[in-house]
Amino acid sequence: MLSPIPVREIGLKHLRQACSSCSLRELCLPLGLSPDEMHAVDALVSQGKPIKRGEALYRAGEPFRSLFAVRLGFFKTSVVSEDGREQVTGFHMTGDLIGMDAVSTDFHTCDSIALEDSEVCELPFADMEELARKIPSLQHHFYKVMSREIVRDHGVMLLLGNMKAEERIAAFLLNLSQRFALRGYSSSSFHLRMTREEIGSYLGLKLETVSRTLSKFQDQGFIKVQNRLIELIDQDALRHLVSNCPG
Amino acid sequence: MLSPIPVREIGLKHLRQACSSCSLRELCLPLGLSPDEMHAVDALVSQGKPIKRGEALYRAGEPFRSLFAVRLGFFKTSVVSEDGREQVTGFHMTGDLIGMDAVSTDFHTCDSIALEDSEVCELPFADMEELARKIPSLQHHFYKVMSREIVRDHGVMLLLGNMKAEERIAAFLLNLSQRFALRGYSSSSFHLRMTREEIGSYLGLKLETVSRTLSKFQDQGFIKVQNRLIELIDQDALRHLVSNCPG
DNA sequence: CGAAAAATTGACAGAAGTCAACACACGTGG
DNA sequence: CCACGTGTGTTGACTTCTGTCAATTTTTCG
Repeated sequence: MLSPIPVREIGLKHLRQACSSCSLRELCLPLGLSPDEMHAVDALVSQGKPIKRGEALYRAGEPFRSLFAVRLGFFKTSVVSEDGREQVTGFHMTGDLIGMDAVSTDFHTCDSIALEDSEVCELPFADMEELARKIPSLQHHFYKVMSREIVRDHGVMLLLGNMKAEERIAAFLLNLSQRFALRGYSSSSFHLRMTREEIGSYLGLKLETVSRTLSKFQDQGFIKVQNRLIELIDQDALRHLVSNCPG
Repeated sequence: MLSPIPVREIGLKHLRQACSSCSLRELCLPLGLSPDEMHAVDALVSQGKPIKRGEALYRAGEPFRSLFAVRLGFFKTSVVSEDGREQVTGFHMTGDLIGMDAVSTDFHTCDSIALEDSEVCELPFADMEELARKIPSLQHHFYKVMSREIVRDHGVMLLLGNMKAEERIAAFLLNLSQRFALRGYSSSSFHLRMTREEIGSYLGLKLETVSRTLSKFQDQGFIKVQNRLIELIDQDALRHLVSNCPG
């Protein structure tokens, strides 16, 4: 089947080994850093900055200084065209690294908004770059993380370019499910942090279509919807939807 | 107006100063490298490998060793889902750097096909990474190039998620025009290297829709179409189309 | 508790996809 | 060099999906 929107997370397989307060620890653990190197990384990283629900972590046009690792919470990132159309480019949860688009111009190119009360670690990029020169695996890791973001975006392009509404929604739910599972949460029952409109913006659909499709899935017995609480009843049915588009 | 699909090119503003045989020169010139550093970079780079029209530079699943700089010609990159749907993720011309998606997994994640007889320079990534550790500006440059790819992809997501057929085609034509102009070619008259189907795949449209829309633009006097030869008659009209979507 | 935001649902309209027929162009080989 | 065949492009008629508009309900939060 079509892998539903590649996962972009950072330490990924290692997230569950989370040991310290900062998600940077997860970022570095799998790198096999020495204690000294770990300290060097830690020293650069702020220890958790709270962002309230609805607040912006950064906005398009602001000067870029740092990447951010989501330590806790949930974010959306979105670009807005000059004529005012918004496109949600991603949803980000614990362990995700965001802001990499800004490296290209030294200005942020999208808005990053907390969808629930959250906490982030700040990674001053210039410092990280310098440190990366001394720690090859760190340098490589950053290349990988950015590359993973590119791969993920290609997955979204595939979704937007080729799938119809039902397939998009199914892929979206499966992707969320998978990402929650990676973090040790239930993969079959979770809370959507975003509105139907934000889902629609991400998937290239109108909010009514999102709502209708969720209702339809519920009628078919694939899922149970209670406002933002989603329960996946028949994941295989969803998977079948995604992989089976009579192209 | 909505910037029509961000440009991803490399040295870009500097392409016209092209001085040597290899597009890597352009890549490095703007970095202010010393002659020694330039030599170090040049030493890593193969001096031009020809790829015939229709041939693959690499294919999804192949192990990753190198990035490629297009020295001459035209490529498309595309991902294919497991159920066989193809999504063209980009068109690449002289000076573009491709293959960055592969860094994430050490395997290529997309196919790269030459749409005309082409020539590429090969950049062994491990070597470049090592050199980047010694030349900070080179390291930073690679981060920038990858970031630019992310920004470009976000632009495509905006296009796929928010625009209708006419807007997509208009944005596409303007983007091509701009990229040809950057390379010193005519911005008002150019040859499409790709089929209607490939354009459609990139823009999330069917080939019939592409064809129809081009015909319509011609009827309206915006462009002149002669098979793959495109002449932009009224760029402002196209720009107006892109920026003016009654959202 | 009440106002504002979010979600659901229905009826209808419009854009793009599908299917099909045909025209054209290119390049391959006679 | 021309002829032919395949791949590419155009156009029309029709269908389908999603968007639009609107009314109503539900939820959230001050």
